[in-house]
Amino acid sequence: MSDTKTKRLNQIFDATLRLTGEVGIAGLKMSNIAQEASIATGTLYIYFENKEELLNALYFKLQKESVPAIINDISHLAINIQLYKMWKIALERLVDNNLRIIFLEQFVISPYISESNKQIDIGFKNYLKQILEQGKSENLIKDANSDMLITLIIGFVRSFSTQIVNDCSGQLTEKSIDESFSICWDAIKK
Amino acid sequence: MSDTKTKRLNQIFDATLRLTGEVGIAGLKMSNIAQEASIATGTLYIYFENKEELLNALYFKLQKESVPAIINDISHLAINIQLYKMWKIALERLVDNNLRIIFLEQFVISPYISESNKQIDIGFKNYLKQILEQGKSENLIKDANSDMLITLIIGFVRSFSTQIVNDCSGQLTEKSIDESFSICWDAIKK
DNA sequence: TGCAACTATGAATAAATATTCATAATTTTG
DNA sequence: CAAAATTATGAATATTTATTCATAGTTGCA
Repeated sequence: MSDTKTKRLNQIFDATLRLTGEVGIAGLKMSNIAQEASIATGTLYIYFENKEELLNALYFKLQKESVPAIINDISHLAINIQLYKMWKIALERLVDNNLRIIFLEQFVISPYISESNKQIDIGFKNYLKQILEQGKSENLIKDANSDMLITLIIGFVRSFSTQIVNDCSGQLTEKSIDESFSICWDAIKK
Repeated sequence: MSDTKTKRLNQIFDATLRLTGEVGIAGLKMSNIAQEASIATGTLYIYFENKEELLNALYFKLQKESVPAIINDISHLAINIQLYKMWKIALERLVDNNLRIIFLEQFVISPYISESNKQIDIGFKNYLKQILEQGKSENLIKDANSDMLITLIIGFVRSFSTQIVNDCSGQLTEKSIDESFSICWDAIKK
């Protein structure tokens, strides 16, 4: 893919994410996306067949970039270190661009999502589950239902990042990463 | 308000919530809402000026029914009991109708929300904050940032209820309420 | 029962929004 | 540099969806 094309696509994707944060997927109009991306409406149709395809392409891209997809192998590390690393990366990425979550959560139950995109959900969950199961077998993690623990972790990381983003003075510092992880760890440790 | 009218309104609101769960606020069409509620499209306009008003009325109703609005005074109880009671009620209501959350979360950033409805957010947060601050002063709660703790609690209760609902075999039992609360309590207790 | 007031219907119309396309600008190629 | 190829434009058109309204059914009341 040519450099210009990649750049243009990102311009469109960024605009779409920003707008989703303002008006939700319900409020997305092709004309607004174009305006936000500083291009003409017609230009959108050079890059995408239609609105549905644009949104599905963005969804696919965000899934491809999800944390498990990009993290290096950490399976040799201690469980709590593995979790800490994931925690940190997830927080950093979400705070860097919290709009991802808004888009992803809304898109999966929107009328736009394609059948093939319904299938892919790389996400945290499977990856986390493995780690937690291992942790349980090593007697480091509470013997509670894994799905419940995963739920706790994901719920917390999402709402914590949202809070950081919404709080004007909010900054993600080493301290707040550590403090939040420590709370999370207290919740799940044996 | 006459009995018939109340019934009809609930019929419309229920249909809207169900549809929101399927297609999000982005996919809501007046014709579909009518169909889902088993009435004619035109009938919707007897009860509501337009789509925007319908959605805002639903939002207002859900806010009015939020946990802090309905819970009896529990301020005389011990902190962990207060929290447990709120936890239980919140879970029960969300599991009973998890669609509330989907609707509320999407609606607040939709193009439909009115200025006056932007103001009301009875929600958990203020109520929880009071309780937590008291708990800190009594040395029962971690001395972490209150907003962070609130975020943890809300994030967990939301995603836990979503999980219960999505898991076909999922049932909210006394055991799972207690188990989930205990995890949460471990996270925030001193 | 018959009349008035209220409620419901859904096809017709209006409004909003997606998409196209003739034209123009820009970039690439020889 | 000129021609060809590519990319961009935004007003015009097509499509979707909200809203209206003439008509019909229902309910309550004398």
